Amino acid sequence: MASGAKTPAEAQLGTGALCSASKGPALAAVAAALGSHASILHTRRGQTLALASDRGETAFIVRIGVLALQVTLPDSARQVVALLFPGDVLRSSFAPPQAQATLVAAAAGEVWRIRFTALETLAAVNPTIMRYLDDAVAGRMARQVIHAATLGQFDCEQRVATLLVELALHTGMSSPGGGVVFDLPFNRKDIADYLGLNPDTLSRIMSRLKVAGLISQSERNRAVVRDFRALAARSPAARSLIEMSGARWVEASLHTAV
Amino acid sequence: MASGAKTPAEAQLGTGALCSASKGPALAAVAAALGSHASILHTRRGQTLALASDRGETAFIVRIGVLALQVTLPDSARQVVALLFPGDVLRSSFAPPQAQATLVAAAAGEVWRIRFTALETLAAVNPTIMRYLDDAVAGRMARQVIHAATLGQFDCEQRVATLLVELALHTGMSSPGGGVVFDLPFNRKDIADYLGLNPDTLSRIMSRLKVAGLISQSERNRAVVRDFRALAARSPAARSLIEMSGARWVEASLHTAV
DNA sequence: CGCATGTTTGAGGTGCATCAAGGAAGGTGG
DNA sequence: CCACCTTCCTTGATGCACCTCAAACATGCG
Repeated sequence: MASGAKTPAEAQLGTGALCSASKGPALAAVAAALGSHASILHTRRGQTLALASDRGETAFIVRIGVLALQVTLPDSARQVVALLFPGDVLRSSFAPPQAQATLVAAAAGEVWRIRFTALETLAAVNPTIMRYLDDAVAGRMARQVIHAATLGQFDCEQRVATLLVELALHTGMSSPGGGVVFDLPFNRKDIADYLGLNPDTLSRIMSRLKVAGLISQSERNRAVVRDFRALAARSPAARSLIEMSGARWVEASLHTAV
Repeated sequence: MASGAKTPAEAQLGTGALCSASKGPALAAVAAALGSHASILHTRRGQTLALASDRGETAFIVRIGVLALQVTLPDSARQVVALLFPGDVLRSSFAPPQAQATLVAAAAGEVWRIRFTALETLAAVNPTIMRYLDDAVAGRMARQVIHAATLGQFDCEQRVATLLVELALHTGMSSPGGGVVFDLPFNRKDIADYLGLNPDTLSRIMSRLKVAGLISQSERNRAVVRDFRALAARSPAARSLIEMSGARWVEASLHTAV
C-alpha cells in the first residue's frame, strides 16, 4: 500500500497511506464476516464513545482514524493510556473497573462496534477471525509494553520522539517536500497526558525539535517529520515500533538523510 | 479461601491464601484440558525463562508464584513491565520485537508452558478455555492500563502504595498480628524498575511508610501491611485493584482501622 | 473587532535522581 | 565461633529535569 491502492475514503481521511497492512490476516479478510454483526460508527474529532454499552461487554474495531483510550483514577490526573490505530481491537474490559474510562476519536474515522459475546461466537467458528483477534490483542499488548517503558524510563525528549515516530508510522504520508506528514491528534494537553508530561514541557520539546530541523509544522495539528532517521535515533523504542508497524516507506527514509 | 482450603503446595509457597478465585472460569476448570499439552516448569527465585522457544510462539500460564516481565529497549534502562500472578497468561508476542525481553521468577513457583498454536486449537474446541484465555488477557490488559496510569501520573509515594496494595491483594496472607503479610518479590532495584523510580527513592518512601505505621518489615524481602485502609487511601488505583483481585479479606480490612 | 480557546516562552520552585558514605545481612574460610 | 567479604539497603547532601505559574502570543469564530 506504499503507493495507490487506497480507497477514496482512506485518501480523504488521510489515513493508511504509508502504512502497509499489518502482519497476519488483514482486517479486510475478516471484514465480511464481521460486518453483518457489527454496527458501524462514524466518528468526528473529539467525539467520545461509551465504552460499556447498556448491558454486556463490547468490542471496538478501528477501521479508519485514530482513537485514544483515556483513564482517570480517583484523586489522580487523567492518563491517555493508549492510541488506537486502524486494525486495533479494544474490549471494554480492557479498561479497569472503578476508573473513569473514555474512548475519544482524534479525527473523522470509522469504528466497528460489536457485542463481545457475538465476536467470541464468530471467533469460535471462524479460525481466521480468531487469529486476527489474537494477533490484534497481542500487538496492542506489545504497544502497551512499549508505552510502559516510555513512561517509566524515557526522558521527555525521548517520549516526544517516540510519539512522533509512532504517529509517522501509523498515519504518516510522504510529503512532496520529502518528509513525512501526519496529523497531530488532539491538542497539546491530550498529547502531554499520553506521554506523562506537562503541556508546557511538551511545547518546549517540540520547539527544540523544530529548531534542530527534525520536524516542522505547516499548520496547527499537523506535523512534518523532516529527518526521520534523526528522530528515530532519539527514541529508544523506534526500532520496535518500526518493526511492529510494518510500514514500507521506512526503509527508504532510514537510508536517506534529508 | 479466606481460611483453610488451600493445597499443601500453595501453603508451602505462601501464595493464594487470601486471594479468592478470579472471576470467570477458574484456572482449575481448564487445567485438565491443558495439562496434557503443557510442560510444567518449576521456578526458583531469580530464574529466567526464555520467552520465545526455538520455533513458534509460546504461551505461559502462571500457576503458583510471581513472575516479572522485564524489557530493555536499546539505549534505555530496564523497565519491569508487568508482574504476573497465578492465573495470568502471557504470550511471547506480548513482548515487543527489537527489545530484550525476559521473564523472571520472583520465587519458587509453577508455570505451564504451551505452544501458542496448540493453545489456539484447544480454545477453538473448548469454549471454556477460550473464555478463560480471553478473560485472562483482558484482565492483564486492564492491569497494564493501571500500570500506565501509575507510571504516567502518580507521584513516588502513590506508586509505592499501589505496588504494596497489588502485592497484598495477590500474595498477601492475614497475619496473626492483624495485618497482611506478603513477600516482596525481587530486590529494591527490581521493584524500583517496575515503578519507574530510583532505588534510593524507593527506600526512602518505604522508610516513610514505616514511620507512618502503615507497614513494617519482619525480615528483608517480607512486608506487613498494618493499616490496609490507610495504604489504599494513598493509591488512586486501589479501588480498581481491589475490585479486580476479588480478594475477600479486603472487605474486613477496609472497615477495621488498626 | 472582540472574545474564547489553545500555544509558546520565560522565571522560579520542587520532586526526584545522583552521588557517596555508612550499616545490616548472609555467605565463606579459618 | 569469629573475622572477612560481598551484596544489598539506608540515608544524607547536592543538582538537575521537569513542573508550576504567569504573561504574551496565536488562532478561530460570532
